[in-house]
Amino acid sequence: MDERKFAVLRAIIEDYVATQEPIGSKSIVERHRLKVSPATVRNEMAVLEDEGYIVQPHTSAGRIPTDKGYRTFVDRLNEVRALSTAESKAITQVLQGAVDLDDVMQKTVKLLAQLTGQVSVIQYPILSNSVVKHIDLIAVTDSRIMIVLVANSGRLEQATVELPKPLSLEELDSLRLKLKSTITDKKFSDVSILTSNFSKTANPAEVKSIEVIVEKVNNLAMESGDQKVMVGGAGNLARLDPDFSKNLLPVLDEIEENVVVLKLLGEMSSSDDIFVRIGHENKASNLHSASIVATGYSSGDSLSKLGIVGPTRMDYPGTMAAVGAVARYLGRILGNQ
Amino acid sequence: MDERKFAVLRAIIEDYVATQEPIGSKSIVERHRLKVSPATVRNEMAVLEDEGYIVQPHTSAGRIPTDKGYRTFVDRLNEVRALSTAESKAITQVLQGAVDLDDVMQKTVKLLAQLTGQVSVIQYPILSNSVVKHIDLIAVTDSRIMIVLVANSGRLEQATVELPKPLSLEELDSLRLKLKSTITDKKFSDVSILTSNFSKTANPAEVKSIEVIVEKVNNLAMESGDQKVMVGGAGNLARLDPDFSKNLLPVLDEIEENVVVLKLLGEMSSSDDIFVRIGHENKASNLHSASIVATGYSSGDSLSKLGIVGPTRMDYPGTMAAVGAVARYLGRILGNQ
DNA sequence: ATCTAGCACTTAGGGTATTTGAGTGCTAAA
DNA sequence: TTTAGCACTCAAATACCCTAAGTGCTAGAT
Repeated sequence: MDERKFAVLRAIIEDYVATQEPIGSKSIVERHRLKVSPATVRNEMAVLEDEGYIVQPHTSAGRIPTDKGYRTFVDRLNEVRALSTAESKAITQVLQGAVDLDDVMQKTVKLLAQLTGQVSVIQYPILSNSVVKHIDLIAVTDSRIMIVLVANSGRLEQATVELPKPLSLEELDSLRLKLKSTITDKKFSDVSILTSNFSKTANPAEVKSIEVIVEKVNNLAMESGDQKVMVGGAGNLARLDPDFSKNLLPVLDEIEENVVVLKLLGEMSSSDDIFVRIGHENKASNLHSASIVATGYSSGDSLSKLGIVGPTRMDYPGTMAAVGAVARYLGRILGNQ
Repeated sequence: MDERKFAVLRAIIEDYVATQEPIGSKSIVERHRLKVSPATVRNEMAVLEDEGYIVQPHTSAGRIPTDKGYRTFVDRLNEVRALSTAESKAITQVLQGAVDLDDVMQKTVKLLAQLTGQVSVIQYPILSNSVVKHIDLIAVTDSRIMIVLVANSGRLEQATVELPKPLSLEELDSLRLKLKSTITDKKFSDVSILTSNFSKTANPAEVKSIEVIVEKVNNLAMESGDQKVMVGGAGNLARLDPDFSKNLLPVLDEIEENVVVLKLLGEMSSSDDIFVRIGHENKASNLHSASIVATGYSSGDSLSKLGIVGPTRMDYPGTMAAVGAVARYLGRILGNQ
């Protein structure tokens, strides 16, 4: 695409994002100091429309960008805008004050929502690459055991299991010590292999109960790690769009189905680039009028995702900058812990 | 208020909640089989308006209920409607499948939102009346300690503290054992007294560090217990009201400020009645067009709150029934654990 | 060959006038 | 005390016109 045509496309996108109204040829030359006449711009626009970058809502209206238009615009953004110093200051200040992991997550999700004015989503740090720092088995009743796993990242997982047959406290303690010495300082992803032959050496009467516990520990280590997300700034969605209930309501519904969001974040490639999925590029049809901007963040040695969801008509450069910055700072904070 | 006047008020409320439009005298006699003519109803309505139970949006329109109208209506509901068997079945089935506390909370909040079609809010079980089941101190680094507290209700609290001076592992373990024997099976609310003279008997070089840890344990036991809430069904708010952004957006904002919600739930008296606060009865001005229906639920031996927030125009009998039922079932589930 | 000025054409949205109908309050009779 | 009847009110729907923004195309200018 030639230089001038792209300038026109960019102008349309920028103005449309700002005003939320179709953009005409005249206003473009005025507001962007192009050195050509409206008529010339009109010609360019006709071509851009032919090629599917923009559309007219009706014959006598200006143009608005299509998903394809946004896509090429985003692809041409070679460098991400830097945040203002005020913004970066805000980020560090807010995140600095957090005490535990829940708190960090909550503050981050709120921050991201405020910074971008969109709905923000953050995935809890995944465990599989983390290292087991501590394990505990606590008898709640004599046949009900609570399992606690702590990761080096500070994350904590718990679950309770019902035993088929009660275990004596001694037996439980011996199992705890055995588990502890086996998996402490090992990766979560290796837990399952390390504990595979646990039940063989046990007292036959207690094999069943031990198996139940070990299986649950494995589950905790494998699955539940990346199952948790936090959402913030849902109100923003309504603020963005006057006739919100028609356009963006499905988006909110979709977000409340955490599962879908998780799948979505998971699909985004795992490098630390910033990923943008625009409108119909999303598989879930509820999200056809929404865009997602997400990236990975590292916590110690594991990598998780965070990002925002909003209408396709959004300030991509600004949003991408904010998402990137928050991910970076969050990584720094979590790394320190 | 005489019987027939109340019947008119009820008719107006029921119809208005259903249709969302001002209710006229004619439609009342039609839909509610009153044995009087529209003219008579009109007279009653004039009186009801004089007394502030209903208003006219404009001269030639029907009437809509005021906060006062809803209030007397609710006060006269002597018995709470029972849930359909399908509904109660749904409740048990959903809650049955939950594994840990987070899961229970999440499922409950979602359930309540679906059942009532409103935004639901649930407070985590408060700790102060619970009993300490387990305590652990885990060295993340040599000067960073993670504290884990487990309650008999299955709830788990964590925090990390930075020590002014590293503790040896032996010292840490001795502190752990001492703490454990002191507070296990004691109430959370008593922890602070029980640990008050801990630092006195310690090795002077380590007093500071021990004090830091003990203080944090006290904090965990006292404060953070009732600080956590979960919100669900935010999308419902938008579905309820076509011009949502004007009326209910402040409500969403208010809800995202968890603190406010907590205060609100806290204000509601602590018995297990169902409390209703209508429109201007709420202190927060953002909630002047919203109502809150809440009640307490018991988890083991502690009492917390749950409820919903929605527009004043809501189905109070149905909502109150749902809130009450969910609270009851939730108590049962948590009690079993 | 490309750009631009001019112009006829299209159309959503804003304004105004008119109509409609649901609902009221009042009066007088049952 | 209730009800039927009736004149009155006013929001909302409908119809209509007009404006303004924007377009595409053509013919001339660069």
